[in-house]
Amino acid sequence: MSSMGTPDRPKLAVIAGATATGKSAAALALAEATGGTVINADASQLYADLRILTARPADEDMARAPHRLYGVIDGADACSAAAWAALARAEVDAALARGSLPILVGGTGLYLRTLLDGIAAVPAVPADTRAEVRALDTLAARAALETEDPAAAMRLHPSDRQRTLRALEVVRATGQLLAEWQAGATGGLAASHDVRAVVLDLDRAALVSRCDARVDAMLEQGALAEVAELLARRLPADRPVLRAIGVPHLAAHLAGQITLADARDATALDTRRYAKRQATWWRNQTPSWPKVDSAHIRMNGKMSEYFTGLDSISA
RNA sequence: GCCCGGGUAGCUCAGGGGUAGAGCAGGGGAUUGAAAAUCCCCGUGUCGGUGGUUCGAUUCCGCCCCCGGGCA
Repeated sequence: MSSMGTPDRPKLAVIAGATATGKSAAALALAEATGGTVINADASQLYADLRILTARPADEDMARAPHRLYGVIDGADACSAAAWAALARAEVDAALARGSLPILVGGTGLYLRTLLDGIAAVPAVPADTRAEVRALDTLAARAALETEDPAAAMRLHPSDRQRTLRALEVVRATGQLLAEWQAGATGGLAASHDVRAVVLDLDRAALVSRCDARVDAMLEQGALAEVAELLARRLPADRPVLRAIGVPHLAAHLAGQITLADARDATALDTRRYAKRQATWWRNQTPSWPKVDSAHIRMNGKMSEYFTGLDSISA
């Protein structure tokens, strides 16, 4: 992670961390200080339909420095780790070509891992195969996996519907086991770039109150109308945008099933749990990424001091 | 003041003479093309206080305190 061993590789900044830790502001500060380009690494912020509910940076902030991959995917479509990584890679290249520091910011650990370390080159699964597999209930999918890919069934928990379906669609679509595909990962930038990553950290109590405050702010800004508009599109139920935090509970409220207060509380709770899962990811999956105290950064505003040497790009 | 209920985990409560258990909250973990997803694991707390009965009390009895409700 030091610049000393890799003086001539293109530099890449990564700002990770749980939701509501202040990543966007930190990224903007770094971009302004270095002439860098902010690139979104947050799965939900990709979707055009949810500007408010996904806490996408405000237009004024996005105008202060180049921002990429925010709201670029229609809610009718589903992104994926590999698809995002391809988009991000193109943005990284484009920024570097302009002599602008790429600053990846986001809370989706799997996306960042895919971009930096690569991913198995599994071919796209045909839509009909995917639909057929997803139509199965969890028990049936599990039973099918046990005969079609027993090894996968053995390492997956029977209730883990999502991974069960994935393993199943891959054998059916490719005739090869998922584990065989996953034996190799390709396309990672870590080997060719000088990656400087940091995890923004915030103590639990502060994080909780920021999460809660943010949910209230979203409601004030019109999150309910945003969800109503999204629902009016009547998208297929498996679209990722429909499970962004807040959508299910606000939809339940719009359907008259729960009060707004309950929807608000449930959304805040989901946000807190999400932050906890993210913290687990950074703690265990990227142990070498230094943690920096978010409160400290907000106080002195100097993001670049954590990325010494990043203002000079070697393209 | 009197009469009924209650006082048990952060919250809501169950239980019952051999020092206690659920849900929720909370914590830990996994994570390879839906990841803001999907999934796994984790329950010791003066059982309100204090005396007594008992080999043994959170459980039974007395008194006291607190919270509901009712009657004055």
